[in-house]
Amino acid sequence: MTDPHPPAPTRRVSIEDIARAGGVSHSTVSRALRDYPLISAATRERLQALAREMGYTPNAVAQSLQRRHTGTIGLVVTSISDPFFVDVIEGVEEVARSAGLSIFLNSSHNDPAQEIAVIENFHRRRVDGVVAAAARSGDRYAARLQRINVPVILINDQAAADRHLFHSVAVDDQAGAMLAAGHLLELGHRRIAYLGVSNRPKSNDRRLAGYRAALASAGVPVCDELIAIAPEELMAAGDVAAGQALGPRLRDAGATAICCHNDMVAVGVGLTCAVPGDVSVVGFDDNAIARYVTPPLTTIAQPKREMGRLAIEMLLALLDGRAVESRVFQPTLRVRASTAAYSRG
Amino acid sequence: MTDPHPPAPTRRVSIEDIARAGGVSHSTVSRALRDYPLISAATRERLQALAREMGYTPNAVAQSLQRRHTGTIGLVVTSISDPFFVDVIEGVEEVARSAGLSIFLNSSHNDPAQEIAVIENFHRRRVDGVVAAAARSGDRYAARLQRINVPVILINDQAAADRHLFHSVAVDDQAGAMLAAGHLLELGHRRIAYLGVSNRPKSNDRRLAGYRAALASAGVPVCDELIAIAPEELMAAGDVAAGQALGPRLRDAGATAICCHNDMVAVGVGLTCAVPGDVSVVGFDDNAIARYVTPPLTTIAQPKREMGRLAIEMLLALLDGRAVESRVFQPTLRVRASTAAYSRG
DNA sequence: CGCGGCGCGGCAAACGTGTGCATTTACCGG
DNA sequence: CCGGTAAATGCACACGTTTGCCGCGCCGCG
Repeated sequence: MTDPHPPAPTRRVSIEDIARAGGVSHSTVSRALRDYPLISAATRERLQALAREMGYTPNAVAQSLQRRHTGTIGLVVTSISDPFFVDVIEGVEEVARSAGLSIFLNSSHNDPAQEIAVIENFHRRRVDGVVAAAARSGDRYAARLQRINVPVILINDQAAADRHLFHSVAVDDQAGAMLAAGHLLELGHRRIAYLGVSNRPKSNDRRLAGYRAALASAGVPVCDELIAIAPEELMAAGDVAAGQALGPRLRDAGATAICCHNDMVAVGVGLTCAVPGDVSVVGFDDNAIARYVTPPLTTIAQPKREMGRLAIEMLLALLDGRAVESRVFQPTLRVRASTAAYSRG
Repeated sequence: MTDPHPPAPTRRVSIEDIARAGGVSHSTVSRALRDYPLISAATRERLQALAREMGYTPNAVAQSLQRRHTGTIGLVVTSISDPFFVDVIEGVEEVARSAGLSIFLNSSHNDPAQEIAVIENFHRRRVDGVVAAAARSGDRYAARLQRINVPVILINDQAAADRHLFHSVAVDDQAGAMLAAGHLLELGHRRIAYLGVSNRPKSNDRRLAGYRAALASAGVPVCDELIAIAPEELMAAGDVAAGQALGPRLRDAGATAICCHNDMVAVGVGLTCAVPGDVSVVGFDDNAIARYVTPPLTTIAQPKREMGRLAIEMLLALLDGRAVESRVFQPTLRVRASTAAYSRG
């Protein structure tokens, strides 16, 4: 692998240059710029002024080499265009910047090869920590993450098994699904369907479990024909397509309401079914789009931005040597217009 | 500014360690790992194997210090949650990764202070180049960007004046607006309004100009009461709110169709007006949401992802010493269901 | 047998910064 | 005037790589 990029043309000004111009050693300049207490106020002022007028900008890579950390963190998501992640990213970016951390952003597209490439890259770059909102379950993945030997925060990880291995912030999927199903039960629905996805198996399982629990505790039997999980080949076309394809099928099977794994599949069923006329629909996530579709989507809201913020705050704590505890957020029901009371007929 | 992070606990394995274990000098290891031709095949194999089993991962920050570049680029957008940018970011990320570049992502929120902080940060980190999808017009901003002395690519820059100063990829705003207005004229509309924004003044001006040109060339007079630009204080609530507030006003002023500055304001008017019953609406950008609202939005599509890709490709060319030319893309009309033929009454 | 050349690998400097320790300077009290 | 101490600064090494240059063997050829 030869190197395609020639060195930058002009040399930039270093503390060495300032030292020469100021008639001192570079150590003195370093200390003066960092407000080291033992430097006399006079020379400190003088050197800082000199640095300013010479247009000095510290070289973060040299600093990173000497201090043994970089002030960077790696952020990996499955897809940047997934509306769930953009809010998370915003939260992360917000507190990262205010803490002086820079973030390397990468997406993995649920592709194992890319996932390990990303981790490898973070390792090479010597990030101080990583937050992963794309955690595949698994042995090899977890092992890689371990090897780089920095704090890791998982967001809504798909691997329950890793929960005790890494720190995490997550939403309570099961409680969320219970909220959704409970809302529909309260509206008088009895034939309530679940429409899930196959490419986020863990969250899907947990939400399905919540759905089952809600029905059970209301004494409503769950029928297998009212549970549809979009298979991999359908998922390839996207969440919306999955909803479009499977929504009508559930309706025809007699469902009067559908709990969807997320907002995008809910939008999909809205595209092919009369909502809430034929079926009531509740989504999950409360993405921006939920407010703007017609009818506005009843959904389960996760505090996405807050979760991003907390992830970084936990990372900061860990870097500071403080202990942290994983946290699971309680989602909330957001009632809009895609659900209506059951009326027979 | 004292340093909050203690050094990482365990020292990682360096080429020095491998050298010791292999009984050679660290230079030999370095050359062996980089497939330097003058190293004998035997020792090269041996050392590479050794490195592998010792779990060696090259330290990119040390490499960056020595080679005079970092293999990183800075990407700055106004807001990560703006759907326009997420596609751009995806395009950028896609080719950056395949070229082995890592990206620092930052958002500026249209805040001058944050903008310069971001540029400053890129400078400190010694990025090899920056792509800015948040270019404020302006003297001071351009100057800062110049000072860091690396290639800069602007995406849809808001500062026409900078076009010759930096390289850029942009969409032809005026042509896009002409497409939009032309489409409405063809549908028989005559009282066509323009609904713009004040916080992206340049693109707004260019789109407004396109709108005017289309009407003029069709011999339709433009009425001032059919041109509304959402003021700053309204913009603070977001594009959708601006559309919600101003859409009804334009309708009441007699507009039968509205050219919107972008999709989100179009969505806003859809929320408060009967579309396309009372007014036909065309958006701009073709964000994902345009396909899912009711009715699906007729809009002007920009090749966002492609623009992101091209920006990085131009950067790569520049870093390679090749010359590049700025490029302006032609947008295309995407007809969906928010526009209908004019019918009197 | 000697010498030149070549293949292989080591030495050392460099990238820019931080920092422990030694050294200088200044000051002060006796 | 001298010794001592504290304040201010310089020296030198370290962080982990890359790379120009040199040296050492070995081999072949005259």
